[in-house]
Amino acid sequence: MKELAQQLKEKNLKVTPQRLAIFQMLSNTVEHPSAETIYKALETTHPTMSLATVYKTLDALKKASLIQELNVGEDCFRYDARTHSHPHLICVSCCKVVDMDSIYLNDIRERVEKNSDFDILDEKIYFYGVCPNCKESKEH
Amino acid sequence: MKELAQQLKEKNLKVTPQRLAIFQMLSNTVEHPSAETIYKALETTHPTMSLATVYKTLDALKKASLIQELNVGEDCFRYDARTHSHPHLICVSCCKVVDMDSIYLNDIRERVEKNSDFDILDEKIYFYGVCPNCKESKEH
DNA sequence: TATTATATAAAAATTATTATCAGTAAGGTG
DNA sequence: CACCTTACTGATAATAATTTTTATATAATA
Repeated sequence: MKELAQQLKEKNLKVTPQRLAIFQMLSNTVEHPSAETIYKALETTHPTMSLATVYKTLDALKKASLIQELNVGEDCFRYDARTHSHPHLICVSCCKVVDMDSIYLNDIRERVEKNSDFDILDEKIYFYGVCPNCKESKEH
Repeated sequence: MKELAQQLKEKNLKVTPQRLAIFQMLSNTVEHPSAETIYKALETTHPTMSLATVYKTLDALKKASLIQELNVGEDCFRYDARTHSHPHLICVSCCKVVDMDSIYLNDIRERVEKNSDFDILDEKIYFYGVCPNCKESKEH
C-alpha cells in the first residue's frame, strides 16, 4: 500500500482509491485475472468504478512497471503484480495460470544471446500442459 | 504442395485453392505474417478471397497442426508454417520476428516438468531485444 | 442424377480495448 | 483553509480483430 502510493507519486501519478484497490486486488491473488475479472471482483466493494477506469489503471500501473501484462493466447490480457519476468504455466484443462520461479531458467537468456546475436531485453515464456489437479481428476 | 493436399485429406478437410494458396504463402516466407498481411499478399493472385476465409483457413490449418499461431503481444496473431515449437526472437526496434532453432533449449521442458509437476504439452517462448541490424544502425 | 456435406463470400454481430469528454478529486501553493 | 492546476473518473461512443450468419457454390457419395 504505502509502497504503491510512494511509487505512484514518484511517477507523477495520483494516488486514488481505484488504483489502490486494483493494485491491492492484484497483489493478493495468485490467479492472473483479466480486466473484466478485476472489474467484477471489485464490483461489490467499488460499485461505482467503471470498466474504463480498470483499463486505464492497469495501463498506468503497467507503464509505471508496477504490474505486468500477460498474453497467454486467449482473447484478452491477464495481469500479474509480480513484475520481474518469470515463466508462466497454463493448464490447458482448467485454464489456470500459475507462476513459475524463474530461477530454474536463469541460464536461458544467456544462451539465447550467444546463439542469436540479439541483445535480449526481456522474455515471455509460457508452458502449456496439464496441472497436477487435472491430471488426478482425469485418472479417476 | 502435394504434401499439404495429402495432409488435408487425412484430416477430412477439403483441398481448396484458397487453402493451398495460404499454406503455400506461409511456407515460402520467413516473415511471420498476420491474417491481414496474408490477405493483402494474396489480393492480387486471389482477388475474390475474403478476409473471413483467411481467418477460417488459418483456423483449420491450425487445428490440423499444419501451422502454428504466434502471440507476440501485438493486437493480432501471427502465423508460422513451422509447426514444431521453437522460440521466437522479436526485435523491439524493427518489429521483425525471427525463428530460433530450438536445439539450444532442448532441456528446458524437462526441467520445467520436474519442478512444476505439470505434464507439459507445449511451450511458447518469446525473447524481446535488439537484432544485429538495429544494433549496428544505432551505433552509427 | 439426387443427396448430402462442406467451403466460400459478404455482411452483420460480437467483444476486448481505446478514445472522448464533461464533471470530479488530488495535491500543491499562497 | 481556499484556490488552482492538472490528472483522474465514469459513462458512453468508437475501433478493430475476430466470429457468426446466411445464402450460395462446390465437391463427395450413393
